[in-house]
Amino acid sequence: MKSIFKEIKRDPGCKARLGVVSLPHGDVLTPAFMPVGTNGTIKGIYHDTVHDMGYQIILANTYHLYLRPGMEVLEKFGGLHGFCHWDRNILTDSGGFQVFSLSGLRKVKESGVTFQSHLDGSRHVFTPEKVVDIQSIIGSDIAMVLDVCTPPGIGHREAEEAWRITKKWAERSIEERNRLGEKFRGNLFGIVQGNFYEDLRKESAEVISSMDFPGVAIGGLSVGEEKSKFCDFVAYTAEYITEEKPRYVMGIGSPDYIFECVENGIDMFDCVLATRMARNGGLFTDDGVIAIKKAMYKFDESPIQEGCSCTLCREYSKAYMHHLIRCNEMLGGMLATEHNLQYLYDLLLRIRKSIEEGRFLEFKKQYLERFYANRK
RNA sequence: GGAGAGGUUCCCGAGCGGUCAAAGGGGGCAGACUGUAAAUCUGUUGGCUUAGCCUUCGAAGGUCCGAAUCCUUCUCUCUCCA
Repeated sequence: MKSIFKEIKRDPGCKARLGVVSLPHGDVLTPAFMPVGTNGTIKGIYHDTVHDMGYQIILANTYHLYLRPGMEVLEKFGGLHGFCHWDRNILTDSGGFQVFSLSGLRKVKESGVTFQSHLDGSRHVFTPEKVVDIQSIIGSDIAMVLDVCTPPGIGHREAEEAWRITKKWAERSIEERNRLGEKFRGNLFGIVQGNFYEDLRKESAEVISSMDFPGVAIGGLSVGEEKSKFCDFVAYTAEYITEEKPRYVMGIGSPDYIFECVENGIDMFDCVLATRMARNGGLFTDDGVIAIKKAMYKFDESPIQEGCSCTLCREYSKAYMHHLIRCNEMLGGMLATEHNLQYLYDLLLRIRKSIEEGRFLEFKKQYLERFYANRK
């Protein structure tokens, strides 16, 4: 298999590295943050704006698109790119996370997962093969295998069983991809599981690394565990993943978590946090997250983040933003979304620059000191 | 001038003799949000020396063991008729 990843430079102080992931819709410079557009749209912002910021890849979701608009529509439009008019890369999550988060509505067996639609309660079955097929129709540049994500606190036996199924599913996913041959144009990534058990994580990381996947994701983290546990397991798991392939931690996106991942040689991550928080009035700044709803901003004339190039920071005050969010005005959520995505894009630029200059750890320390300074 | 309806905690609004410091909204305050069932959710919202006590349901009196709830007077608002 031809490698899609090229490492460009490594920081001398840690495992942080610069790289390029080459995909059907263009190159992605890493480390990279990927905004989440579950339904084929990143909530509250135009594709053009995301494009112009510089994002080279966004997410969409197999589970959601399969339920709505459905495969017939996507087939008619030749895939999601043609349907939603995003001309860069799309990574689709497999539905593995929905299997986890919709836990009340599903049943996992080795053959596949049966679940009820959160929309109308209708019953559906996802098998690893079917999920590869669906993502092939979606036209994903990166497709994810179906996996079994588990919460912290479960026993070793249960975690082992989830990993056993995940491994089986990974094998079946590869077979299905190979069976599709030329029809499958994306890149199928494997997912490491193993819950919070070192032996399982190690085995999972090694096994998934060695399989015929062009990229490896770390799943099953950021599922409700303590931050220290997250940090431990990112570091531990990354240790056993090949350096030849892009490494992707699924589901993280606050600045502090991003730093942890990058430090451990992670190349990609995605998260709803930036966009969801934005809609709820949470704004990223160098001084931590601002809850713009708070009364203290009522008369504040200053911009959210000095130097930020987003519309909000260029044109409006904290007081105006405070007002918009309080009134539940759509523009509030939109401006906040743009801001948070711009902020993260810029943060990743700064991170890449610091690696380029061989001072990632120094940058991390300095950044986080200020980020945490205003926390109560 | 006549007839009727009504004044409830920041606002709207339920309650119509004890289980009422008083449902439910809204607003306010605080918190959460990390492979999106989220423009969402949670807590809190009279005071105090807080397992209790005090003040509160337009005002003042009264009935009752006990009243936001019943009676009397006053006052204010709204609707209809002249």
